[in-house]
Formats: sequence, structure tokens, C-alpha cells
Amino acid sequence: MQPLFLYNTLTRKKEEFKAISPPFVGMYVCGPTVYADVHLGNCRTFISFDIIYRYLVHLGYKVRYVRNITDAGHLESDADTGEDKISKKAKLQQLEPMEIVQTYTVDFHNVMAQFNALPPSIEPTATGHILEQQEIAQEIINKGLAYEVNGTVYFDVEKFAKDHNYTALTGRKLEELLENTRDLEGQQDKKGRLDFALWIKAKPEHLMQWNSAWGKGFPGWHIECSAMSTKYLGEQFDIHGGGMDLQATHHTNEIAQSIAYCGKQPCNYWLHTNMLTVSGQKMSKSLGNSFLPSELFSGNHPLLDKGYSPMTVRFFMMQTHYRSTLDFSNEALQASEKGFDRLMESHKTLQTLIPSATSSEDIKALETRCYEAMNDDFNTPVLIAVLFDAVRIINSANDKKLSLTQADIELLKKIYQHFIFDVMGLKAVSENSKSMQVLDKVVNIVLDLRNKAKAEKNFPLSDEIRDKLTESGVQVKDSKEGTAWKI
RNA sequence: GGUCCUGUGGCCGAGUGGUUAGGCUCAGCUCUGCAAAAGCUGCUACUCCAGUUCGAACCUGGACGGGACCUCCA
Repeated sequence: MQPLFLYNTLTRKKEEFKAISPPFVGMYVCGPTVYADVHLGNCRTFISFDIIYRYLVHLGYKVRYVRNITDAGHLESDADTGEDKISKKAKLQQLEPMEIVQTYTVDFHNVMAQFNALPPSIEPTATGHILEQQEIAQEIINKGLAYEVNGTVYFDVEKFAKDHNYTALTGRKLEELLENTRDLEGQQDKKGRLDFALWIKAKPEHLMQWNSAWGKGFPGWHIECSAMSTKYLGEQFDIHGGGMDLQATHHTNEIAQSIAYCGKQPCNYWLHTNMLTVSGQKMSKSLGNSFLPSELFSGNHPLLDKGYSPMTVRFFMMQTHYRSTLDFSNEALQASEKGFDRLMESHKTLQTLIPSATSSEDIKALETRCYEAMNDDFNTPVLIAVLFDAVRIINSANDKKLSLTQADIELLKKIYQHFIFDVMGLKAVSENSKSMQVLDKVVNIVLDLRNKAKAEKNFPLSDEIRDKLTESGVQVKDSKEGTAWKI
């Protein structure tokens, strides 16, 4: 297994990845709260971890990838007040909470499938693990690090912080956090300002509630991840991921709970993906600059000049490192669309290359550079730069400007398969459909007629055919070997 | 206000103390009946100020700009 380096938020530096029990790897990623259409920023996070998952698998690890669905317990504010997001939506639309959950879970799966993201190994839900969450809350009470007041169970942050580093993940000072936390309503029951709820007493009208030792209620937000990661990956596992916005509160509390529960750091490597911005500003509904994945695909949005295919968007996302902010703009998307097109065209060209007796290029070195890029904290932008070197080599070989042996052509095919399709998860835009096959024949008939016209030097006619094809979205490409075309 | 991150060529976006990132755009050339495609060549950047150094865009300090978190959020 070759050395893989990744940036660990816990230590704030790149570290060599060492699995707890190789070849097995346990990876937990915080999934979506299914109360609304999946947000493009969510997609970026899950696509980033899809690449990480795919690369680990490619390297030969046996990965158990757990990504939860939050379908309860997620309050509108983190002050442990306010309403459950899903309950609220359910009341608003006069639906069962589970209808909301079902609708948006299906939507989420559809979108992820369009982006060609692999499903996780296990996708557990918060509502499916109520007992496990209660058990953890009870155990933390038993350890003296949580307390119950009026049916709600709070985690005692300041008591925990006496023996543990509560702020390890952010590097903040506890005193500063205490000073900066403002007074919020409905928190009278809390002992400490930073305390957070493990279990929340439900009001009678609350739609989703369960029996517990503390009366009817529902779980706090953070505890589901502790419960489900422990259940499926054990008390200690390898990688925990999520968006950077989860780092300060959600993950900090998750670590505290897990340590309080079983006395161990739950996870060795914490990976965080950066935010998505639109023209320099964070994409958010309140700023009015957000669009849905479906709007991005269709182009049906005031901020978008046109639609972009899911694969274009995926490729675009990979041209930025996962720890940098990713800025959406029409110009940037169009640039990616062209680049992605060129990459995919070269894959077709690669299949038709004629081998030479010798090679003028070092393809093995190119493969090594691909691995070096990915081993350096999954650096997909550098990987793509290397792959464009391959594009140039393939096109030049096709133009007979340089030579490749059969072995090198095979190696290039392997590199393409491994890095473009297996690791980056890109795929050619569908070309195998029945109508596509028919179109292929039809266009070739038209091009044959054009070539006849050309042979007769009837250029007005041949140009008219070409221009009309171009108008219809078929690009004609003449070369010495003949005429090719693409959409 | 506090904490942290960041500032790269027309646009997007990597990276390193001294050597070409890459993509897109633009210009020229090759090829072509013309065009497109493809290839080649060119456009050589690193917010500002001071310091460390033989040498800094890359290290340190400061200024200014942008962003994230501190409040639901991937």
C-alpha cells in the first residue's frame, strides 16, 4: 500500500494515513438533514468524500463507509430550543414527518446518483437508532458528565473540559467560547452556557417523540452521529468527515460525547471540506444566491446562463481542492465544460491510436505523477493537470507528432480507467442509447453525402451541409483519416 | 466584536525558498478548398509595506481586501 497523506483537522497538518486494522478502513461522514431539497453545498461535500472513498478503495482498502440520514432531532437553532426542522415542515404541509423524510431522502439519492456518487456501505437514520442514543445519554449521565433537568438531558461541557480538551478540533480557548456565547432564550435549565442537549423533552404538540427514562422526548442533534458511528464502526475508527461548518459545534460536541461515553478519541483523522460560494459569497438561501442541483443542470435560474451536465459540475468541483472554497460562476463552469469535453474526447481518440515500435514519451512517469497527486491529500486539481498532459500526448500521437508503443497505449488506457472513471467517478455523457446509435448512422449518411460533394468540388453544398449540422449541434471534424463528428 | 482561514496572470485554480502548474480566454503559426478540430508558439502572475536570507510570491511582522465559524447549515 503506497503512503497516503491527508490533512487532519485535529492536528492541523498533513499526516500519513495509517489504518487501525488494514486493509480495513472505517469512514463516517455526516449526511444531510432531509427536510428540504438537497443543497448544492451538501453535494460538494458528499462528492468530495465520494472521491476519497473511491481512492481508498482503489488503493486496495476495504472501506466501510457510513453516511447517516438525519431525520429527527435537528433543531432550528443550536440553543436546544425551537422546533424540529422536520416536524415544522410536516405541520406546514400537513404531512406525516416521515413523508417529508421519505420525499427528501429520495430526492437526495436521485441527485447523488446523477452526480455518479457511490452509495455508502451503510446509511443509517437517526430515528432508527433512538435506543442507542438513549443508552449513550444514560451512560454519560452515569459517568457524571451529563445531567437531567425537567426531562431534558444536557452535556456538562465545563465539567468535561476539566479533564479533556473540549476545543481540540478548533483550537479555540474555552474561556473565549464562554465569553462569546450569548444569552439565549429557553436555556434557563442549563447549568453552563456551552452545555448542549443529548435528549430533549418534547412538547405535547411535537410530532416526533419517543418514550425514555426522562419522559417523552427526542434525541439531540449531535448524539446520533456518536451512536451510529460507534454502532457500525466501533468506538474508534479511521476517518470522520463533514463540512467545515460542522467543525466548531457539531463535531466538537460529537467528540466530547464519544469520549465521555467510552473514554476514547472516536476517530483518528478528521477531514473537513470547504464551503461553496457564488461569485465570492457563501451560497445561502438568505442571500438569494443559491440554486438547486436541478436548476444547475437545466440552467433554469436567473444566475445561470445555461445548464451544465452533472458530470461537468463534478469535474468543475474537482478542479478545486476540497479544502479550498469553490466559487461558482458562469465563466468558470463554461471553462470546465470545455476542458471536460476535451478530456473525454481524448479518451475516444485513445481507443483508436495506432501503436509505434518505440515510445517518445514516459507514460510510467505520468502514472506516478497521478498517484503522487492523489496521495498528497487527494489533490484532484493536480491530478487533472497531469491528465491534461496525457491529453496532449494522445492528441499528438494521433497527429503522428509523437509515438507510443502498444504497451504505452495500454498503460494510458489503464490510467484513464483508474483515475478518470474509477477514482474521479466521471463518466462519458450517455452515448449508448438506442437513439444515439440511430443518430450515429444518420449523421454518417449525411457526412458521406457531404464528402461526395467535396470530391466533386461542390463546396457551396458541402459547406451548407456542414453549417446546417453545426446549427443542429453537430460539430464536424475533418482530418486526413476522414471526417469525425461530435455533439 | 472574538477565533481561524485566505489574497496568484483577462477568468478559474495548483504549487514550491532559487527551475513550465493545469484548464478556459486571446494572438500567431501548422494542417485545411474554407472552417472546425487537433498540435505548436506567445501572453510569464503571485495585494501592499517592512524584515530574515546569497536569494521569497513561497518564512516572519504589520497594513488593507475577501471568506468561514462564534447562531440552523455540508
